[in-house]
Order: sequence, then C-alpha cells, then structure tokens
Amino acid sequence: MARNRYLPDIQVKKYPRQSRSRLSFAALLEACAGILVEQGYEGVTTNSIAARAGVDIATLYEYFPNKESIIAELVKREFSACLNAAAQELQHSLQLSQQGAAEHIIQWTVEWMDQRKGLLSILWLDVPFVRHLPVTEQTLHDTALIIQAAAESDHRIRLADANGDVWLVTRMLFGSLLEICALPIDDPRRPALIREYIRICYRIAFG
Amino acid sequence: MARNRYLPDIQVKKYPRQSRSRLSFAALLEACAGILVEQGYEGVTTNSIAARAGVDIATLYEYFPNKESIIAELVKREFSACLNAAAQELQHSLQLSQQGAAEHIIQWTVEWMDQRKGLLSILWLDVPFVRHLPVTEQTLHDTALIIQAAAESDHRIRLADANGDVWLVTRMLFGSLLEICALPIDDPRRPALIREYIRICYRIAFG
Amino acid sequence: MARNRYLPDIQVKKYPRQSRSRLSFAALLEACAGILVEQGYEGVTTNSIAARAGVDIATLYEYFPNKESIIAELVKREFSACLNAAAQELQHSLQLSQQGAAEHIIQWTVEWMDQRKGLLSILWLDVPFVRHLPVTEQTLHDTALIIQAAAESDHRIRLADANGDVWLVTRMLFGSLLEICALPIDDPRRPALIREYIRICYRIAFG
Amino acid sequence: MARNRYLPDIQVKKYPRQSRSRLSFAALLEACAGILVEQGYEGVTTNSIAARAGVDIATLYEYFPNKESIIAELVKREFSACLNAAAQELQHSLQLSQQGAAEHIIQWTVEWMDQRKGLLSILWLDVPFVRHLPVTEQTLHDTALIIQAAAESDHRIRLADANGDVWLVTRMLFGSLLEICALPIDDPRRPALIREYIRICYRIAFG
DNA sequence: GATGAATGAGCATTCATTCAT
DNA sequence: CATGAATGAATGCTCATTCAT
Repeated sequence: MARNRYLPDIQVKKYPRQSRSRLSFAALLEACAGILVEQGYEGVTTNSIAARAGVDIATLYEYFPNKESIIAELVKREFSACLNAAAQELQHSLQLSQQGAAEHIIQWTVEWMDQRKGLLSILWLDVPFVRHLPVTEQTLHDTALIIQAAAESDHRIRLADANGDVWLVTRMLFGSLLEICALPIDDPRRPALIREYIRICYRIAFG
Repeated sequence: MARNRYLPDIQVKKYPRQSRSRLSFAALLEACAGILVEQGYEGVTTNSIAARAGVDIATLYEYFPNKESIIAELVKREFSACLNAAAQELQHSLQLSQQGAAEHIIQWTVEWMDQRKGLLSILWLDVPFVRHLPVTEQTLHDTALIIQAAAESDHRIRLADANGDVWLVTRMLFGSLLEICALPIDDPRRPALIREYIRICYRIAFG
Repeated sequence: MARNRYLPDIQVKKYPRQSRSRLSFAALLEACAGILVEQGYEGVTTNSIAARAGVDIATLYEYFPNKESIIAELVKREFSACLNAAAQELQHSLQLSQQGAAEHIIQWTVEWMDQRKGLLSILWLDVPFVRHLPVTEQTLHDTALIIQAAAESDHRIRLADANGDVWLVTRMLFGSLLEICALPIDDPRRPALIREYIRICYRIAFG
Repeated sequence: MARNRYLPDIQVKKYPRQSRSRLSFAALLEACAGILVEQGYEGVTTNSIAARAGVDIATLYEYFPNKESIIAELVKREFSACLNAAAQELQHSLQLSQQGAAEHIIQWTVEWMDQRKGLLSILWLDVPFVRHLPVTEQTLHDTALIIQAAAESDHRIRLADANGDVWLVTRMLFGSLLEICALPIDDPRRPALIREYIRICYRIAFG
C-alpha cells in the first residue's frame, strides 16, 4: 500500500555541537523552508538547499541522510512549535476562566497559524510524504490530546466517541484551517472564512 | 507563491479517435492510476507509465504534453465520476422524499468513496500539485453546489454564509472523508470513524 | 563473505536491434575496453565510458543497468573469444595428429594470448569483482573441459584427480600466463618466461 | 600502460612513537583489514576506516598520505609475516633433515595460509593495484629466493632456468594457493584441492 | 597533537522529452 | 501514426582530503 510504503531512514545523522556547525545546520533548515515557500516542493533538491544555505552539499550530508530527512526535521519543528504554543495558550486560558477556554483557543490558533501560514500549509498540503511521517501521526495525536483537554474543561462540549471524534475533528480542523491559511494573503474571502471557521468549530464542539 | 506557481500546460493534446489509439490512451491512464496506487506519487514517471501501459513513450507524448497532464486527466475523471454519482444520487433521493435527502446523500457518499478509496485519496493527499489544478477548484465548487442544493431542499439545514460555509464545509468533509478512506481496509477504527463522520456531518449541517 | 557478496544485477538490459543502436552498443564496449587498457580500472566511470564512446550517458543506461554490467559483458566476450579460439584450435590439432595435440595447444594459446594481452590481463588481474562473476566461473569450467579433452586425447597425460587437478591446473596456467602477458612488451624476460611456461606445462601434464 | 601507471605516494607519513598513537595506528590497519574481509575492496574508504577504527579521519591523514598507503602497509605486513614464517620454517626444517625440506615447506605453507586465508586472498585477488605495489614485487622476489634456497638444498629438485622458473613457479603456486584459500571454508572441494595442490607442487619441483 | 567541521570534485543514475525513421 | 533510439540536464549522494581550532 503506497501510503505505508517504506520511507528511507529520515533520522537526522547528528545534531551539531559547535557553534559553527549549528549555523550550518540552521542555515540548511532555513534554506529548505525558504525554497518550499518560494518554489514549492518541486523546487527542493539537496543541491538547491545547500546552495541557498551557502554550505557545501557534502556538509548537508554530514547532518542529514537524505532530502526527506531535512523536510521531516522541518515538519517536526514547525509542528511542535505550533503545538507547544497552542498547549501553552490553552494552559493559560484555562487558568484564567474555566468557561471560555474553547472559544479562546480556537481564536488564538487561527490567528497564530495565520501568521505562519506559508510553510506550514505547504508542508501539509504539498509534500507527498508528510502524512507518512511518524512525526505527523504523533502531532495529530498530541493535538487530539489538547482538544480533548479543552473539551473536558468545558462541560458544554459533547463528543460522543472520545477517540473517533477527536481523530476526525483534529483532521478536519487542521486541514481546513491550513487551507484557509494557504489562500493568498489578500484574498478577499479570508476574513469571512476565518469567521465561519470559528462558527463551525462551535457547531462541531457544542452540537 | 508556491500555490500559484506556474503549472505547465496540462491540456490533453488530443483525444484519440480510432479504436486502437483509444486503447493506448486508456491504457496510459490506467497505468498511471496503477502506479499511483501501488508505488505512490514518487513512482510515477512518464517512462514507467508508458512501460506499464505497454505503449511506447513517444506515443504517450502524442496525447499528453507532460506528466502532470496525465495525472490531471486522472483527477478530472475521478473527481467527475465521483461528483456525477453524488449528484445523480441526490437527484434521486430528492425525488423520493424531500426530508431525509441530506442524511441519505452523506451515507451514500461515504459508501461510494469507500470503494474507490485507493486512487482518490492518493490523488488528493499525495500529489503535490492537485490543489493547484483548475479542475480541483472546479470540482470543489461543483461539490459546493450540490451541498447547497441539498441544503436548500432541507429546511432543517442552516448555513449562515452560503459561500463561506460551503467552501469550508466542502473541504472539511472532503478531506477528512478521504483520510478515513486512506486508512488500510482492515484498520479496526474504520467503521467507528465512518459512523462518527456521519454524526459530525449532521452537527455541521443541523447546528 | 566478501567474495560472495551480492553483485548488483549485471544482466544487459537489452541488446540493440537496429544498426544505429548496434553502433552505440559496440562503441560503449570498446570505449570501456580502451579506458581499462589506458587508465586502468580506476579510470572507468560511466561518464568516461559514454564520453569516450561519443554517446550520451543516458544511452549507456538504455542498454546497461550499471557500470559493472559493461565490464561483465566485456569479460564475457573476451573470455569466450579466447575459449572459442582455443577449442577450435584444439579440434583442428586433434584431427591432424593424435599425438602432439597437447604441445600444440599450449604453444598456440601462449601466442594467441600474447597478442591480446592488454585487456585480458587487466580484466583478470585488476578488476576487483571479475572473480565473482558467474561468467568467470563458467569460463574456467569450460577451459577445464578443454584441458580435459586434450588430456584424454593424449595417453601420456596423467591427471590423478580429474576434477581437482583440472580446477587447479586451469587456474595456475590461466593466471600465470596472464601475468606473463601483463609484462611490458619489451620486457627482456618475456621470451624466456614463455619458454619456461611451456616447459612447466609439460611437467604438470606429463608428470 | 595501466599496470605501470603512476601510483600516488604510498609511503607511510610517520610511524607512531607514543603508545597512544600506536594504538590509533594499529586500529586503523585492523579496521582496514576488517572492512576488506567483510565488505570487500569496494567497502574500503578512508572515512569508513577511520569510523571503524574509532579514530578521527584527520588522525588517519596524520599517519597515512592516502587510502592506498593503508592497504599497502597492510599488504606489506601480511606478506612479510607470511614470508618470515615460511623462511623460518624452512630454516628449521633444513636443520632437521636435508632430505624432505621441500615437502615439508609446502605442507606447512598450505596449512599456514589456510588459516590466514581471508585477508591475504582478498588483498591479492581483489585489490586492483596490489600487483603494482613495489612491496608485491619485492615479496614475490623474496619468495623466489626461499624457493631457490629450498631447491638448492634438495638435489632432486631440478629447475632449468633459475630465474625464469622461479618467477613463474612463485606466481603459479602463490596465486592458486590463494584461490583455494579463498573458497568458503565449508566448500567440500577444499581438502581434495589442497591434496592435489601438493601433488602438483611435487611434479613441478621434481619433474 | 587530535578533532569537529567543512569541502570540491566527481560519480552513478534518472527523468522528461525529442527526433529520425 | 507509431516506435526505437537518443539525449541534456539534473539529482541524490560519496569520497578523499584539508582546515581551523
């Protein structure tokens, strides 16, 4: 089955220790991100990444075993940044008031993602193997946990089947939010879509 | 911006007229579909398509200007088959009973897609440029029309903003349904997920 | 075990049919041979072969799956040319006189190989994987058959153990003959070595 | 001519003096040997050697000017160990009894080599440039001296041309013995081949 | 003196595509 | 009109080697 096909080892070979190499490592990731945003997935080649990062192609292979692993590392960072921020915000809002946590977190996520849109939506929508990355499954799972935490803190939220619903809701919300974010910034439909997005979240959440 | 980047001309060069060439043409499309399902997007090359179709590579270029156009044609067919079936079914169910049309069409779609899952979900989830194809936008738009038609026929359905809601709902439902379908057939979560999917559709539809 | 390690598929992809491609195919083999003789094994790269043959690198891969397969084809041809010539000569000499066949075939082989020395000795002595090629085992085996045939035709020859002796003798004679041939043409020791080579052959053969 | 082509300087840069560096040096040689035996010549790279030795690649270049020099050093050690052992054994056997020295040394060599087979046969049969190393020529020459010494001590041995015969015989015996040793340990033909090997040695030696 | 980091040149191989027949 | 053959440009990746600390 194609979706489960063997992905080459995408483990980072070694993380840099000295400051010089930390620069190279960071430059490579940033270059990859830049190319993805500007030229799309098809523009990403190991050579182009190295060139844009201003490091030698061989240095790239000092740290990453292959192209996929660079994107995977990017996915990992982008996802976990997103997740951490959301979790923290949720924590914060729960402390403030038990009641409006759900509303708050939705609002906040929309705004937050809207700022990062470029990379995140390209990773999610255009990279052919993101969905097969372990980190993706993990992130969606963690997201589910956050949603669940929010749900439990708000008695108005009713999810019939904790597991199934969360799995589904996570994907629905994640996917369509990124689709909105992927629209050009000046697309006139954006504000309305975001408004409606929040409304639908309510519907799903509160029945 | 990557999502708007220039896609090469994906218009089919010419549709076959004689029966022999119709065979070649069909074989090419089928070969492409087969490779996608069995080896994923990365396995698709013009050479591999031609080889699997048992057709010379030069013949491929007789009909298609490039690789993307083959996939695009596949997308077009797959999508429109899906859409037509849904529309027809809706039509049918509307004639039968004004009331349960929405429920019926959801149920039906789930079952229908579940049979076709392989190709459709790979096209949607793994091909980096599907979302940039005109045919995709068109299909989603047409789907929206169908949903709208269903909505109007059922006074219980309340969509606040016809445009925005439909755009969003379409993507949410389409995407997550395909994600369910992309799960291995024997995944134990499937039946429950499909059940929940339908439940959430109701929530979204009937508030 | 290294000597039995997996060699990549070295089967020729397809043999050329049209005259144009036959030219390319032949040019590639000849180029490979030329590089081997002039620059040694280390000089052989797929790019250098294609360049020297005046064909595109992609054409090379139309016929050969990898570098090794080109060399293997060369080995096959060189070995079988050698073998066929020897067998034919033996046949001929057997018809002439039952008695001196062994002497004759030794003499003849020495002279024949001495003309071809360049490529053959490099293949045998310098290519790291020749000994692991099936065709090598086959050739040595066939050579053994020829030696055996000669032995049987001459009652003076006494080989104790048909199998073992022939295996050994074949390797001894083959290897050391090629070593002589690999000496520079103007090496003063050559004539004497060839004389002694023949003498030792007698000793081995006639005890 | 390939066989005489310029080999890069293979002189060891400096031999280690302190005990720590002696360890590194030894580890490098051992690592190289291990890789040769386990992965064959193609597996040998300066990086892989250093990694396996647990030594930094830069340290490798502290002692060796290049890859070839490491293998050359290995060849030198392996050959001279072999040679010394043989010479010593010969010396010993000559003291014991004038008569059976030749028999004895052959027997002994076979057994000795048979234990070391792995590395030695790979060096000799698979490394493309061993035959072009000065140390190889030297070793074969020294071997010849030993054979000659043995010959002179045994009046039954008759070598027509001292130089030529010894050159040839050395190569024949050396090469084919290593070929036997290179067979898998459990190859059923081995015992018989070794027996025949000794028999043929007699024939060559005693006419 | 040892090492982490870097690197340039090069290698095997593939791919989309075109041409001559 | 179909096809065998060809191809240029690139791609992912490796290797021997050097440099800065």
